[in-house]
Amino acid sequence: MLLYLPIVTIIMDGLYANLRLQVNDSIYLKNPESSDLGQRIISGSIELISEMGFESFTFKKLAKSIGSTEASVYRYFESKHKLLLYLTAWYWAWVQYRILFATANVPSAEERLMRALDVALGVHEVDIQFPHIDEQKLYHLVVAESSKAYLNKQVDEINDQGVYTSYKDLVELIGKIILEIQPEYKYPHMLVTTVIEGANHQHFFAEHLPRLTDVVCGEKGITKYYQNMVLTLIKAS
Amino acid sequence: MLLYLPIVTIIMDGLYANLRLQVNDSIYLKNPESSDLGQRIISGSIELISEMGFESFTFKKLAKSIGSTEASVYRYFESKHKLLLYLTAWYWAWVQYRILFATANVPSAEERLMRALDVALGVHEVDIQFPHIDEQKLYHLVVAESSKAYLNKQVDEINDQGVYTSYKDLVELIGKIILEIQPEYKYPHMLVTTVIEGANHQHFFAEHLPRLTDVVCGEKGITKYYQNMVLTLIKAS
DNA sequence: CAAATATAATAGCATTACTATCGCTTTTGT
DNA sequence: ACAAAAGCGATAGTAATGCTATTATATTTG
Repeated sequence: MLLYLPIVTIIMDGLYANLRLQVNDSIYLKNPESSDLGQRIISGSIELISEMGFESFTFKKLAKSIGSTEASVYRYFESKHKLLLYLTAWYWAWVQYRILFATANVPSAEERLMRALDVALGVHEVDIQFPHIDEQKLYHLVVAESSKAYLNKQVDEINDQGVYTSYKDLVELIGKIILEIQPEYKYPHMLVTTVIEGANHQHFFAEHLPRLTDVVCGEKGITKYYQNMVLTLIKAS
Repeated sequence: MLLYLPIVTIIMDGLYANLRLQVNDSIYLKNPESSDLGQRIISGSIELISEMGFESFTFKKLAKSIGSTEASVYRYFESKHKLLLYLTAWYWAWVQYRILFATANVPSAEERLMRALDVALGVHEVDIQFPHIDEQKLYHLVVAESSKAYLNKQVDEINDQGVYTSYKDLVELIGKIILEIQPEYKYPHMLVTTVIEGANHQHFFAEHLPRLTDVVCGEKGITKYYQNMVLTLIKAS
């Protein structure tokens, strides 16, 4: 962290603090960032869930893999569903932070939109700021499991606690850039969620159900497809 | 059934048989259409899952609600996940059948595309042909639970057994109409899955997470949005 | 250095997701 | 018409899951 130039450090520290706050504290019983065990719970769960899937994942297996006990994990998260909520909320807060950083001081709204989508639509490098988090595996987890964070019967309760705020804020952020380019566009939220969820699905389909997608070139092919989609739609309106 | 004109009856009988065949027989141990208990399993599970969510749903609760036993239900489906696969496969086969019917003898490809999307993007009336199935509740179930049918670690195995064929065929069918209108369009499958999954999500968001969507007018508002999206994109290419 | 806090270790419990067995009834092939 | 087969309900049982409780031992903090 000390290697960065002052201005960068200041911006990053500010956002880093914000990023922590973004992960709503009603998700956890004890903040996993606050201890070594907590950080092992996060890194271990990313590893295990992305490897074996959320259904097969249990706190007992997690505890074993990080050399702790089931009861200790329960002191941080009251259920494995809450832990999934934490991981996805963290991911969207992280994406939002990177978008703010990638679009700062860029005057063209269209350029900012393309950069925001580039970050929001997947395929990430590692972020040295968070050594306990493997961003590649976390993205893989988000693709396969994140919809289970809201596709359940407790969604309204959880929503009332503000747990989905980091995702909503991200959608809002990108939606606002769209409105800068085309203030007449009526459906910015629908468009943003359609392309974010769409990109997730296409990544999954490309790996498992190729007949549901099309061959696109390069690892950013899906991103390019949806960037083009957004531009075409807002300009046609 | 006897009330229909001969030509209609012939077409429907043919498609009805096809529709049964579409639900891949490796999904079930015993065909639920073949007995009264089987049909009660289907109608009871649609009722229960859409009411309490897939996670809370158990074969024990289902058995109780239809006046049977857990062991008897297991004679039809080897797991609750297989039952979910059956319900979603049935749904997509039903959508495909209705698209074939709605687009038959319509010369304009654009008109056929709009009709196909109108059927594929949700909001359905009852279909008197299937008295044991409440199509409204089934659609509600598909919106909230269908992605769990493929978002799991067994997806490749299940896919090898051909279980997702009815969804793939539906995507293929609509994709082909797109190519009739615009043979140059490179990504018909991506576009079709994007709008189908997108419409599902928007229906869910409208009910539970309104900040992730936009106010659209009328019960077909979401459908109209995506119909317009598809037309705009294929014409812009 | 005492008090508070964090963690590990163990036990326990209700529920879930199945499997197995048995006997009664209905269907089916001949 | 009748035996064989299949379908179903009833009951029991099992390993795993999701979670709670208790106690003892470290570790941190005031």
